[in-house]
Amino acid sequence: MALNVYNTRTKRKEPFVPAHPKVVRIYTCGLTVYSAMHIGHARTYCFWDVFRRWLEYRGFHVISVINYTDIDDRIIANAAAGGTGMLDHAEQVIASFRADCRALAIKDYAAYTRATDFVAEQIEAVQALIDKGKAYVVDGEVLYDVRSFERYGELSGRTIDSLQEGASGRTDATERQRKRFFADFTLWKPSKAGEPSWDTGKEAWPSGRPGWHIECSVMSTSTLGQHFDVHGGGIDNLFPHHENEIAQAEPLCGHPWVGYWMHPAHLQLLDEDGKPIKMSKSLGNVISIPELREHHSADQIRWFFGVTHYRSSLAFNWQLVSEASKGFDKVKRAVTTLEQRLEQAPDEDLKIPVQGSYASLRGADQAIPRERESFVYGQYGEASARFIERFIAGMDDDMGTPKATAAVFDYVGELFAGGIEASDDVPSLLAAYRCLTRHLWVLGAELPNARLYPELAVECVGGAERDNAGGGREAALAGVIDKLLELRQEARKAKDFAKSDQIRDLLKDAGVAVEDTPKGPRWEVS
RNA sequence: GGCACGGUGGCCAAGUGGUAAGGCAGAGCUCUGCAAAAGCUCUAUUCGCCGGUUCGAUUCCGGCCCGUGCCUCCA
Repeated sequence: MALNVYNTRTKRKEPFVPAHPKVVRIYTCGLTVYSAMHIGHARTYCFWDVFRRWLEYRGFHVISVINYTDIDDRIIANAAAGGTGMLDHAEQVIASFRADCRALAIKDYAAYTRATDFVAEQIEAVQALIDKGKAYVVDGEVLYDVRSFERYGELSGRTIDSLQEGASGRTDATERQRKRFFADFTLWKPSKAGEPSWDTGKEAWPSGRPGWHIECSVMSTSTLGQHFDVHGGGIDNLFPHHENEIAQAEPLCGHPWVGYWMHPAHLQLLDEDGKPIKMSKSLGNVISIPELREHHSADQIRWFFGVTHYRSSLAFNWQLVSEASKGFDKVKRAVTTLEQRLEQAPDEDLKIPVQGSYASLRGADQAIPRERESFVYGQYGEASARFIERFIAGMDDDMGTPKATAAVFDYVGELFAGGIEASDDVPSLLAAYRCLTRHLWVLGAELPNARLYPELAVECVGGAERDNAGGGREAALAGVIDKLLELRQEARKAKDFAKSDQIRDLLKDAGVAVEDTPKGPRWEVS
């Protein structure tokens, strides 16, 4: 078994073989920065993050690039409405995008390219397309001659003849008059008065701004090279954006330009009756990332996304996220339980003896992840081995996160049934803890404790903050809670249940949930 | 009109040519001073409808019905 992914270009699942055996280069179409990202974008970007994490788990080094489209009519319009310039407006949206990504535990990309930083390269590419007879100039505007590209439509599975003019209801009559063919698209166009404009030094098209499609083709090849492994974007980008990108890039870079095209499906907002509704500003139903985070942790949100396969459209309403969150909470309780069982263990016991049992289950070329020997150990070793097998098989099958989450549930059930709540077997507990958190990390749920799993904790987006969070004030509060629980234990011992329940209620009112376990009380902030 | 993708238990959601993962919700039991948590057991003779291929189809093929997306700048 090896990783297989669904390639939109071939409409098949294919073995994933990057151009370089150890390095994967990914370009993702990012945000047009006219307004902040919303849950729909979140679904897409979280998928890319899981994909990247899975590749890293698999031992690849990933170079991922995402772009900001910061030249766009809507940016200009929104900037004007807000009384700022286009670039200032873009700057603000980019800042909120980065904050939102952190809030969702999306790992940093190697590069975030901005269209305005690549204008010179775009001008060069446009000229090259003109020179190759792929583009023509009309009144200072450069248009791509779609009919000159024989493979046009191949990616999205259509033919030029099957396109219906105006079917999207968004065509512009005056633009149509300039085009030789209705599907021709803009590579470069003159700016209107007051809009940002760049000089090209070309006689026929002396100034203006680039079209949308050329931005991505140029940014991707400028950063990742003439050929790279994965090009992705939301399914809405499939046509015309990615089709046009291929039409631009292949005459310049060669065919095939990109190894794998991947397109996550959309998130679909549902109303109270369960009917799909359009998320739009005018309806006032756009859900932002801060709003989402008010109700759910990043881990819960990531889990919710993972339960549905990335190529299926995902229904969203608060009810559905809450149900998924409840499922995740059970998983988290297993992590918390293991953590608490290990809390008292001295540092010298937190080293896992290595044993090669798992390696023997697979061929040497499948020796993944690198830490596997430390996971398959002790009392829960067999359950862990089964879990890892299922998890890998699920993920390898075109990023089957639903299968991976199901494997996690079964594993967690086995750990509880195996008595983790009452166990003092530190090496076994630690191995299970690391096994579980390592795989949850792949799905974007970042739970490792820095003391118990330092190598993984540093991989986490919120790692540094999490480590510091334990100090100072919170530690003091924890001390108070522990003190109250001591009093409660004394009361329980004396069978003064009125008093013990009173303390529990008191803590509950303060947002601290108390549970009694065979090994004493356990609390968590709810 | 064209192209694409879907229709699986109350809800969400995997899946395979050989007899339906997992989660949520629900019921019972165990444990517990109680609660919570956890565990165990139960909950689709059935996978939109109709044909066909097959020893056998939810899974392959054909038709139909329903839904969604796209067909020039929405992740």
